[in-house]
Amino acid sequence: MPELPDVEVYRQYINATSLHQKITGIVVKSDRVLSGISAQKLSATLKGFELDSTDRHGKYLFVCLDNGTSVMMHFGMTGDVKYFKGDDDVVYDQLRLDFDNGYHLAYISRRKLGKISFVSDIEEFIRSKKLGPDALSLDQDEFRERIGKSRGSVKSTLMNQKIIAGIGNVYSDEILFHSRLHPQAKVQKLGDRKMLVLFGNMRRVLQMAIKCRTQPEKFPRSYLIPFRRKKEKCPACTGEIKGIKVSGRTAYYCPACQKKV
DNA sequence: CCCCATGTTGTAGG
DNA sequence: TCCTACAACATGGG
Repeated sequence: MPELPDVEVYRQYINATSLHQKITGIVVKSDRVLSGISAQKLSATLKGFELDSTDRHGKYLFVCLDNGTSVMMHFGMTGDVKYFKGDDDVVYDQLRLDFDNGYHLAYISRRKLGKISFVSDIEEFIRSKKLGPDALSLDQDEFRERIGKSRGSVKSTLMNQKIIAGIGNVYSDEILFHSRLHPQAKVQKLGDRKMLVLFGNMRRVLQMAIKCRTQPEKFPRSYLIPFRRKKEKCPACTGEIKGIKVSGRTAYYCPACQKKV
């Protein structure tokens, strides 16, 4: 589930498992996920070096090496990272790093819609993708300033990576649910008050998701995520959850709790 | 077999 | 210029 919270959990996981160990080998199972680099170049650049630190901007993860380059990982619609020992079983791993302690780090992408590339300057990469500020790094004023320019729906605006980076289909639904806003509510109809509520909920939802390590069963009872399906009961009013298309994606919401203004 | 799925990118049209 | 709709990408689940 690779939106901001998922990618942040992957980042913390890599920090806890894979830093400061010599990379002894690289296996690329599918070069479809490689963007602008060859498997040979990737191997040559990583082999013999160590992972030093990690960084994240929105849904993009950067793994920084002790030779100055960073490996950018994006997960598309499906993805995970897994640190494992010896010949343990890992499926859908498209890239695997071998460390000198006998462990491996796998980049997993079942649908191969993810991307891996080299990035020499992270800020430059963010500019080139025209990404907005990370959803957990911008403040209230910047939020209002950026969101306020949109004439579209709140949901599509929150999901627009050029306005704010990190929010996708699932978490935009969750943020709107807590803000009692209909996914098709127009940004221009929000008053100052609703705008602040939205900002607060964006932060709370994303932070809670990271705290729960994005595992649905760990979320508080008041969260929509475990019920994010048609015909489920709304956790707030026990009404029925509805699914509609917004900007090409299915938005799940409670018609009784969430209003257009 | 059909439809759907947590994302991004490019195209087309209003 | 900005917004929406849609297809494509690849793969599996219901």
